[in-house]
Amino acid sequence: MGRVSDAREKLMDAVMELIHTGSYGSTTIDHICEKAGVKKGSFYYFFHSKSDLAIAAVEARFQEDRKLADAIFSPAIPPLERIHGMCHYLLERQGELQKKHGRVLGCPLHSIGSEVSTEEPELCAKIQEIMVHHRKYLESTIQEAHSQGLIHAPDPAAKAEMVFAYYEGLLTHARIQNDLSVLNEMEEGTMSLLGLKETASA
Amino acid sequence: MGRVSDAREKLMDAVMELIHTGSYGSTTIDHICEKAGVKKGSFYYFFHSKSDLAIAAVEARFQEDRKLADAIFSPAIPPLERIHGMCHYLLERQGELQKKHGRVLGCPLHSIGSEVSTEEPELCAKIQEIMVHHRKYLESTIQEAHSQGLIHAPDPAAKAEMVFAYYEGLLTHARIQNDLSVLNEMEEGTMSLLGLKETASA
DNA sequence: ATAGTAGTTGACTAGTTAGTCAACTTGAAT
DNA sequence: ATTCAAGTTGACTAACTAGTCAACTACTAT
Repeated sequence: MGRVSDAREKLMDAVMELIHTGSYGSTTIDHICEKAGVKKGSFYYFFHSKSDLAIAAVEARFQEDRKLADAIFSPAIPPLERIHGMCHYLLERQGELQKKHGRVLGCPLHSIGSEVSTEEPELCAKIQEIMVHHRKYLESTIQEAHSQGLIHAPDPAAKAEMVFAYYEGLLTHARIQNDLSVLNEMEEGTMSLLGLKETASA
Repeated sequence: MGRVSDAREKLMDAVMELIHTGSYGSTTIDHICEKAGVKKGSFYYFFHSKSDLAIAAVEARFQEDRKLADAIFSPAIPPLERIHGMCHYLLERQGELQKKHGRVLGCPLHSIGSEVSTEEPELCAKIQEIMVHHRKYLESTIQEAHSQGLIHAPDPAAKAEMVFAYYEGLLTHARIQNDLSVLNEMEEGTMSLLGLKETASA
């Protein structure tokens, strides 16, 4: 019953792109509406505020990405290969974004999180929640690699946090430097952090 | 000759604190002036824009920090101890900031850099310039540690970039999570990345 | 003491921003 | 075909924002 609409989705897409290619602070509701092709009255019909929209958009993006993450971190794949797959995926995706937007953009979660952490507690909480999820993929992979004797990681949660922070840094760094090649060290750095036990691998 | 003033310095202090405790985007010229106790006319007497002020402020902060960095990374100190000293200093400073502002703030360079990278090219260039300087401290330390056979780092510049990205991530992470304990792993993580050759150290 | 330089002030404009609302349109169920 | 829920619209306000400027004040070198 009633009229149908994809304005909600259009607004979520618009806010993600504007924040990612610019910043949260410089993204105004007017800009979002213009980009989405939606009038402001409709914006306020669906959302209370920019932060409310951002929370919904970030959550929606997370739900989409979930399937992909489940595939990359599939238990059917050996643990160290999962990490390789993830590094490969991250590099590929950042390359696509660079092609599309003419510049390296990094991970939106980290950019937004850092920017709004002191000002938008609810949005920041949502981002933290998603990050915990992401970290769990790493943690279970590390745990498995450890119990298979591939790496030395008696505390997988701690190692996961370490590796996650490292990725956060690399992606932020790539964004600031506008340089994809920053990410090339990712897999090597991960292995250093994980304490890879060098076996016959050359 | 003429009237004397410390408005320039007050404005630089104010903008640094506002950006660090909030964000670049949400910091307005009016807020800066209010915090500095300076009228807007005076602001425009000294600076062209917010970005102009931020560039000057970031540069001034860097010049101040330089002496401290020179002390921490003194060639008179053994290389791995320099890294220990730096980790110790970072932790201490973040603790002070937390006490003062009631929350973990992370490193302003990374926060600002990530936020403005697509929007304020000059400010971003200044930040990159300063980061290159910081990375050099790490690089020379790593180079020295390598030639002393303490670590395996045949390419000190690459290792320095890796460790630097790791710090970037840790500090961003600590800010987002508002949790100092995130930084506790810093030294251990550094040593993993550096490929520390485990000697008689327990 | 005074002239000139360096810095200050408050009142101003014009544009942008978030947020509101009553009238309107669309679709589907009856 | 009518009704009504769901969604749209554009015109509106009030607050905030960057940026300007002419008159003013404080200092200091002569």
